[in-house]
This record gives sequence, C-alpha cells and structure tokens, in this order.
Amino acid sequence: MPTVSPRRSAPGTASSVDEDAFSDLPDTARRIVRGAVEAFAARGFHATTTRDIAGRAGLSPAGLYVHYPSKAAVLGQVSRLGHERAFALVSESLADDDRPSGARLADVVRGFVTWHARHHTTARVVQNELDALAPTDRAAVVDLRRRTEALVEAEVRRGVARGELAVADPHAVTRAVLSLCIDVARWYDPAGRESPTEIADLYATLVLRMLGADPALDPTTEAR
Amino acid sequence: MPTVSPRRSAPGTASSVDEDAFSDLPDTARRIVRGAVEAFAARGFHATTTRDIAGRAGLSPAGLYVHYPSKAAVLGQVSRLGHERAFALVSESLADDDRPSGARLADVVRGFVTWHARHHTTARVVQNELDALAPTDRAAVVDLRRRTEALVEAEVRRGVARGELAVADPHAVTRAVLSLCIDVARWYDPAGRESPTEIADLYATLVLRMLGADPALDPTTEAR
DNA sequence: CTAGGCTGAGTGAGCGCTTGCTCACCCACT
DNA sequence: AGTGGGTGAGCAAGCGCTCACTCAGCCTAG
Repeated sequence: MPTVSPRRSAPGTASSVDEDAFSDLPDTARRIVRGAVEAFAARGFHATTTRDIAGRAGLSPAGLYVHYPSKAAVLGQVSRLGHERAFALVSESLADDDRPSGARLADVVRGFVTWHARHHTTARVVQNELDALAPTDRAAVVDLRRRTEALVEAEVRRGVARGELAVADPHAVTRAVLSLCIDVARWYDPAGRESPTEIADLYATLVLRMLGADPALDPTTEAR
Repeated sequence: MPTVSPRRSAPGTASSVDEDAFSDLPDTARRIVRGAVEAFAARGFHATTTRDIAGRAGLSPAGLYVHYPSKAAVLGQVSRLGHERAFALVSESLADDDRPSGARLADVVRGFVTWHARHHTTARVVQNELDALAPTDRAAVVDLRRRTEALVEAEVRRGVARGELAVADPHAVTRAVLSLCIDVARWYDPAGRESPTEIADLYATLVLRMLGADPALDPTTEAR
C-alpha cells in the first residue's frame, strides 16, 4: 500500500498560515486545519473540495470525517481560532501600562498589521469566508470581532478624554483604523519589496496622523 | 406557458448594484449582469449556479448561453465594467483644475468611498472575485487597477513636490489610502447609521491627515 | 502470560445529487 | 425563408458525505 506523505512547506520557508493559532490541536486535526486554510485561501470555501483538504492532510477523503463532521465545521474551526488569535493580539498590545494612548494604539496597529501581512493566508480566510460559516460559528466569530473593536475604541476614547488624541467620532474612526489594517491581508504580497514590519511601521505613523496624535510619539520617520 | 417575471429591486429602493456601469448593454444582457452581480455578491462566484443567475434574469438555464459563453464570461463582464467605472471615477475627480493637491485628493477619496459604499454589492464582486477570473479578463482588470493607482500616486507626488503634502513614501501611502477606501465595500451596511456621504466626508478628513496636508483644505469638520 | 474483545483512526468504494453546459427544437419577426 | 432569442430535457463530471470494513494498540479475565 503506497503511503502518500502530506505536503508541507519547505523547511526554512515561513508559512503564511498562522501555525501558532492551532498548535494545541492533535496532530491529524492540525494537518487538516493547515491544509484547509491553504485551500480555502487559494480557491475559496465553496470551490475547495473535501478531497483536496484530505489530500493535503495526507488522508483519504473519508479520513476527514473521523475528525470533523463536515467541511463547514473545518471552516468554523479555522475561523474561530484565527479570530481568537487576532483578539489576543490586540488584547496583549493594550495590556495595562501607563504610556500615552497614541503609543499604545501604535503598538496595536503594528501588531495587527504584522499579523495580517505575515499570516495573510490565514487572515484572508478569516476575513473573506464569514458568509460561509454555520450560524453557530458565525455568532461566536461576530462576537469576537465586536469585542476586538470595542477594546480599540475604548482606548481611542481614553486618549480623547486625556486630550492626547483629536478625534470627533471615535467609533467611526476606530472602524476605519481597523479596516485599514485588515485590508493589508487582501493586497499583501510576500514577493513585494516591503517586509511586514516595514508596512507595520508606516501604518503606525499613518494611524497616529489619523488620530491627531502628537507626532513626537512616532519612533519611526517612515512618512516624514 | 407561464412567464416568470425577473426579480427586481422594489421601486424607490436604491440598488446597491451599480446600474450605470452596464447601462449600455442590451436589455437581456443587462438583466443577466445585474442578476449575476447580486448572486456573486451574496454567495460568491463558485457557490453561484448558472440556474440562479438565469432565474434572476427571467430566463431558463439555457437562455444564459445565448448571451454569454460561460459563467466565467459573465464574471469577466461584471469585473471589467466595474473596474472601468472605478477608473473613470478617479479620472474625473482628478480632471485638470488648479486647486491644491489636497483638495483634489479629498475629492478622489469622497468619490471613491461613496461609490464603494453606495454600490457595495458591485464593489464586493469586483474586489473579491479576482482569483476566479479567466486569464484574459484578469490581465485587463489588473491593468485597469494599476492605472487607477498610478493616477492617484502621481497626484500625491505632485503635492509633495509642491510642498503641499508631507509624505515620505508616495507609493506605499497611495496604496494605503486606496486600500482604506476599497475596504469600505467589505464592512459597509446600508442599515447602518451613517450615509455613504457621511462616511466619505470623514474619510476625506482622515486621508488629508494621512497625507500631512494643510487642515484648512478640509471643508468638513467631521473629525476635529 | 496470554487469548479475546474493545476502541479510535483510517480506508476504498460508491450513493444520491447538483453542477456547468449542450442540443435539438420552437417561434415571433423581418 | 431565414434568423436571433429562447426553451425543455438531459448528459458527463464532480460534489459532500456514508458505509462496511481493516487494523494497531490496549485493557482485562482466566
């Protein structure tokens, strides 16, 4: 019986799939999720076949159903884990210290942008396939997104209250800031000239300007 | 023989499909394209069936193939027309007058954002289904996108050269500005509180800040 | 110590259905 | 009589998922 070895990224090649997001999963489930992320990102949920996912995980088509009850359940797992990572990222960037709001929000932007660029494969699935989620999964994911945005909006309001930021509509501006960061996953090309870190630094600068923060907070000089 | 009447938007309800983009098409082709845009936006290209498109256009499944050779060709039509509209929009906003760069770029942003909000259904298809395009269609569309971005970048460079804008990396900042505008189509909800025009005004303000333009150029007071 | 049964992971074959698309044909107008 | 728009029926392929089954590893009764 010929054994098909699962496809893996070449060693040394950083994967654009966020491995840390599902490192707690048992081995086979992890291979399924990794394969599914790659396939969903490349072709979209509906155009991805269960045979493709199973093949990438080194399983027969039926093997998938030992670990997940349906193709939609695999997407649900991917989306939940990805959103949890994004939430944790923002949450950690805002962990309490007593620096100015601008500095803390610049950290949020740098972390968020770096993640969306570095793990653009995972991020694309997480952002584009919301409509394909089962109702239960969608509810969980929508709630995580709401909490993530609320965290950032609260920090913006704090900065305004302290007189450190000049923003008339914190809700709308927060949404714009996160939108800007999220969209990096759509256009980012690892073959491009700029590294995720460089983009993140530029974006932190741009966001500080959007928020009307003191330019002196900006440790970079990327955009003037 | 029962005649199935095509589904239309309720009269008085503004459609989120950009009708102007394909108003030159013959009647039946127009109904096909309109139906396809709605279906692609709601479920994605791969999950949309030719029966669905044909039904929305008031045709039998076979009727579609009188006007288009394949499902992919319909998507190609949609994407080309949508991109041509977006290019025309930017092009018109930058039509030569001698106002400062900031004022002209604010106009570009207002027009671009308004279009992506008002016609978010068309915009979502145009932005999300690039991977599903046939090679020929993709090439045409990629070229249109490149030319659109080049138009804006040139205006940013002009502003910097005149000392009106403070931007260190015009290419990267232009991409960020357009990314911000485009992503409106992803999150915009017509049931939300803000109108496309209100969002557009806020975004114009934010972009002027990103560009380091003279705040006096901003005719609105939305954000400070 | 071991026979026997249990369990969880995985498989090959294939079912029932839907898909994109085709084809022979129809018919209202020129 | 010809033609362009349109149809009903249906084909071949591919889909998500199921089923009866194998097998290795482990627990336990005698």
